[in-house]
Amino acid sequence: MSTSAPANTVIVLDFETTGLSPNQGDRAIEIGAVMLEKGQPVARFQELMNPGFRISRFIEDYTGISNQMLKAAAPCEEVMTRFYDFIGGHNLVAHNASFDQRFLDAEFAQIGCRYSGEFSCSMLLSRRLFPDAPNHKLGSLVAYKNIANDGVFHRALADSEMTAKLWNCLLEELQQSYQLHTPSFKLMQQICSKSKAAVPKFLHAQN
DNA sequence: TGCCAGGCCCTCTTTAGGGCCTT
Repeated sequence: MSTSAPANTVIVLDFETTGLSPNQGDRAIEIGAVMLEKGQPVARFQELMNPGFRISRFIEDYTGISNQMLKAAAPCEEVMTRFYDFIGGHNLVAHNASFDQRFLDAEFAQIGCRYSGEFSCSMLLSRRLFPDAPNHKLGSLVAYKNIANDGVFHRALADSEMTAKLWNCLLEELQQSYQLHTPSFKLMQQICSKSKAAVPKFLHAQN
């Protein structure tokens, strides 16, 4: 973990994008994020961004974000500059974080920015801490844990809000099942680095 | 012409293959 990242504060983020791979020319079209301080949302960020080309019909249908909406949006570089200021040096959380990290890295590379926080992944943690869930898609986990939601999916702020609530469920699971009352971000990262079978023994050893 | 991501994780594995998850 970055030594400059304040404890107990994380940025839970989610990108909507033109596709799956920035290496194939895909760009971000929306970023949403919730700043959690000791589990409580204290700030939010949501902006559409214009990637400079038309998005596919599939992405329009999948996200509900239209080419018309993006035509009126600020360019990616402008939005990502504001987002860089928003995240500061905080650590970061996303569902299937490797996906969002790739786009964050690619978009920040476009504007010459480098962030100092580290990532943790709510999907990898859920696989280890909620092994009985039917699957580990964000929407399925929201239903499995009875997480309150407004029925909006595949929009950046809505998904980051649900991921933030899932993150709190994961912390609660560590508190209730393993009596770990103040799980650190570092511990969350360590859980991800363990195999599913090794996690219970590892967590019991933390006490 | 046909294909086109990448990392994690499980297993009928490790000299591999395929499903999951994100848009």
